[in-house]
Amino acid sequence: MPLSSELQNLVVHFGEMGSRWGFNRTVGQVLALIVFNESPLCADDIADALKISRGNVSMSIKELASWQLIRTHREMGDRKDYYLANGTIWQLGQQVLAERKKREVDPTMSLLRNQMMSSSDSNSELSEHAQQQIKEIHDLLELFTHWFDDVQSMKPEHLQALMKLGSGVGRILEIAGKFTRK
Amino acid sequence: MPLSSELQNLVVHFGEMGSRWGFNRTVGQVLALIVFNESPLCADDIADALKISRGNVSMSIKELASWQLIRTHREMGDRKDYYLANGTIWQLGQQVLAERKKREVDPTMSLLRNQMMSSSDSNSELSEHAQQQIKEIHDLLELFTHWFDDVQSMKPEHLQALMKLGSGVGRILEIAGKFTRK
DNA sequence: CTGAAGTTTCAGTAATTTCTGAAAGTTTAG
DNA sequence: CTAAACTTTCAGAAATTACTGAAACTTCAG
Repeated sequence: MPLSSELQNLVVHFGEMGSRWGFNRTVGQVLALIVFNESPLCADDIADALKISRGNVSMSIKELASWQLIRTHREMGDRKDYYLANGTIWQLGQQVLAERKKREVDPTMSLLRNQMMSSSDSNSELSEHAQQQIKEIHDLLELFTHWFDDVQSMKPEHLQALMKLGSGVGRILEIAGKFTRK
Repeated sequence: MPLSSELQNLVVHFGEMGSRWGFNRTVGQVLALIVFNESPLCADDIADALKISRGNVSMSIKELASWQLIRTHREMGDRKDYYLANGTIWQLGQQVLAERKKREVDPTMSLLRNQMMSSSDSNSELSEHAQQQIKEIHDLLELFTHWFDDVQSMKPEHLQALMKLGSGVGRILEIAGKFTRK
């Protein structure tokens, strides 16, 4: 059966955004389909609903699994794999951020660290300015990384509460200063 | 003159990462070149250093300008445009995040809000579960958006201090609870 | 106004990414 | 072990994205 037009809208949108979120159109569409369907879908359901080839479904599923966004469910007495969102929306969001950090931040951190190593003891081909910029990018990414790891380890409800503090966060900081200084 | 091999490395890396950061290879390379050069570069310098066409430089510059990552400097008695990083590394980072939020989050927020509107008064084609998921994605993005706006408005040194609190952020939250509750 | 020095645009081409579908692989009931 | 039911792989085709370079455009000195 074809998708309802409202669901169709969502699926198309997730497809368009897919590439901006780090995967491709089809992967985005498959994700939408799985997230908005309460009951698990099998590969043929997906190929059917999105009018794409069976092979493409397999690739997309593999990609979503590598992001840990879906998990497999098996019915007894049925050989098919059925796919399902791997957790709550909050958990899926966390997962996407974690994966993107791994792909977008970590490689650069590692390159910059190496660069700083190799040009510290001896003299570098790079200008003072370039070395300074490298250090600043590195420090920024390192700060971000530590903060991110902390935040990932917080209980969702605490994190949520913290974010809701909103602009109050500035005031809190002042108070916090009294506890952490010296 | 050709790039030093150390600078070459950085430029190539920024090129590779470019597409993950929301632009393309060449734009990433041009950005690296500009960020690591203290003195402003003209379009020909860039075409020359990266061995790309003049037209491509023009496109890439335009893209970087649209992200507000570079600015133009004009020498007197010289018709050329010279390009320069538009601020500190910290500011460039903020700028990239702001622009990405605009491209990656805002369109979805807006779609989901509309969807929730149109299916609230009358009955929707969507399942209860789908409607619930939509609400949860919407609320998550809204929370993120408010938090992001707050954080963007903080002075860099305050934000930096806050991030440095690191795992202490959990403890701070407990304390904060006493001030904001009721 | 003219033309030299520069920038931008864009049609066509090149490079890259994604998709298909048939073949190969895997699993399991009998 | 066999074959049916299903999944995965991957070479080539299709679609998309990026790049070139020549022509059009802009600016400004004289």
